[in-house]
Amino acid sequence: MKKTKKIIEAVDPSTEEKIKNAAKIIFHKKGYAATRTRDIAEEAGINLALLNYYFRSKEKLFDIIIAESLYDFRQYITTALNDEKTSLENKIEFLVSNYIDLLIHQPDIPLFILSEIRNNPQALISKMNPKEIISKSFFVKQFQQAVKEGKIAPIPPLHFIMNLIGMIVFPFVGRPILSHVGELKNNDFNKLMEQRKILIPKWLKAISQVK
Amino acid sequence: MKKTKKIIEAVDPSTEEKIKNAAKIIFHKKGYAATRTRDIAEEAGINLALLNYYFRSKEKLFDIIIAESLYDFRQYITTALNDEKTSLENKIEFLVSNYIDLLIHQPDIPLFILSEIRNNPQALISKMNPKEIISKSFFVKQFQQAVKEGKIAPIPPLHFIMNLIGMIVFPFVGRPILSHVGELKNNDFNKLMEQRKILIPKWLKAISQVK
DNA sequence: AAAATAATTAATCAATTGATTAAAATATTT
DNA sequence: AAATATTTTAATCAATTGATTAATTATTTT
Repeated sequence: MKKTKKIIEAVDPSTEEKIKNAAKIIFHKKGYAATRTRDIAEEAGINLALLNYYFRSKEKLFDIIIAESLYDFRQYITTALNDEKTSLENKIEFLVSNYIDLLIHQPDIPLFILSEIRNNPQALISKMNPKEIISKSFFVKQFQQAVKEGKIAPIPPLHFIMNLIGMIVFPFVGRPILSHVGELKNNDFNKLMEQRKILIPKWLKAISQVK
Repeated sequence: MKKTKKIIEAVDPSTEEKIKNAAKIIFHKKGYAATRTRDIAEEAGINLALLNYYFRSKEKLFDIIIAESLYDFRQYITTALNDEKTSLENKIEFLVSNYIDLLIHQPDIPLFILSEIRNNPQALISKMNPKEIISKSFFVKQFQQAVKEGKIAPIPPLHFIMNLIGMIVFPFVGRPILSHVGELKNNDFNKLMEQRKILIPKWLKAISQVK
C-alpha cells in the first residue's frame, strides 16, 4: 500500500479482502462501538498492524463496510422500484422476494444499519438518501395513480411504506425473540421467510383496501 | 450505601435516582458499548466516582436499566393479552393503543432492547421469557379458537405476531429514515402513530382474512 | 543476482476508560 | 457539641484499545 494503490490490488488482494470480510462479519454482528480492531484481526487471521497498514484506521475501515452495506440495501430497493415495465403488484412481489433473499443471506444488515443510524443519523441518512430513492421512483408514480383511480385507499403513503418494509425487515431484526417464541431452528425461520415472500404481497393488497 | 441500604434510600434517593435517570437516557440512546460512564456522570451532573459508589460498576447499573426496560416492555403486552373479559378484537385494539403510547413516550426502547439482545441473546431472552408470555396467554387461546371457527385464515400464528409487533415497533426503529423520507417534524411522526392506533387493528383484521 | 519495493511481525506508545482511594464535606446520632 | 456515619470530590490506577514504529521477511524490478 505504500506507493501505488493499483499495484497492490492487482498483485495480491487476499490480505486486504480477508480484513474486509472479517470486518464485515464483526461490525455487522457487534456494531462499531463494541468491535475491537483486535477482534477483526483475529477473525481475519492477520497481524493487527496490517489492519492499519491497509485501511489506516478502524473508522476508515468501518466507513467502507457500512458504505457497501448501504449500497446493497439500496440496490435491492431501487432496482425493484424503478422497473417501468412491471405493474404495481408485480413490483411489490419482486421487491419483497428480492429483499427477503438479501436478508436470508445477510440477516444482520438491518439491525446493523438501524443501530448505526441511531449513533450518527445525519451522516448515514445523507449517504443512503432514502427520500430521493422513494419519491423519485416510478413505483410512487404508479402508487399515486392507483390512489387516484380508487384502487387503493387514500391513506398517507408513509403508512404503506412502514408496513411494507416493516413486514419484511422486522422478522430479521426481532429474529432471536421470534425464534425463541416459535421454538424455531435455523431452517424453520428461513422457511417462514419463504412463506412471507408469497404472503406479504397478498397482505399488502388486503391492507390497501381498508378505509 | 456503606452500611444499611434501607437508610440511604429512605434518607435521600435523589443522587441515586439522578444517576439512574441519566443512565437510562444514555444507555437507551447509545447502547452499552458506546456509553461511557463519564457520559452518564455528566448527564446526571454528579462526580464519576458516585456512579461506582452507588452501583458498583457500569455493568451492574446497566443490568438494572435493561431489567426495568424489559419490565415495561413486558408489562404492556402481558396485561393486554390476558384480560379474560375482552374479545380478541378488543384485545388487539387495546394492545396496539397501549403499546404505541409507551413507545411515543419512550421511543428508544425497542432499538435499545433489540441491539442489546444481539450482543447477548440468551441472557436477555431468558429474562424477558417471551415464549411463556405469549403461549400461556389468554389471547392465544382466543386466537386458536377463532382459527378453529374459521374466522381467521389458518396461517402460522407467528406470522400474525410478526405483523402485529412489526407494524407497531418498526416505525419507531426506523424513525430517522422514515422522518427523512416523509419530511416529518417531531409532531408529525406522533400524529402518524396516533393514526396507526386505529389503522393497525383494521389492517390486522383484513390480513387475517387472506388465505 | 542485486537492488528496490512491498508485506508482515513483535514490541511499544498514548489516549481512553472503568474503577479505586484517601481526604474533605455534609449529615446524623449520641 | 462531640462523635460517628454517610456522601462527595479530586487524584490516581490499571487495563484496554487504536495506532505507530522499527526490524524482518517476501516479492518484484532491474
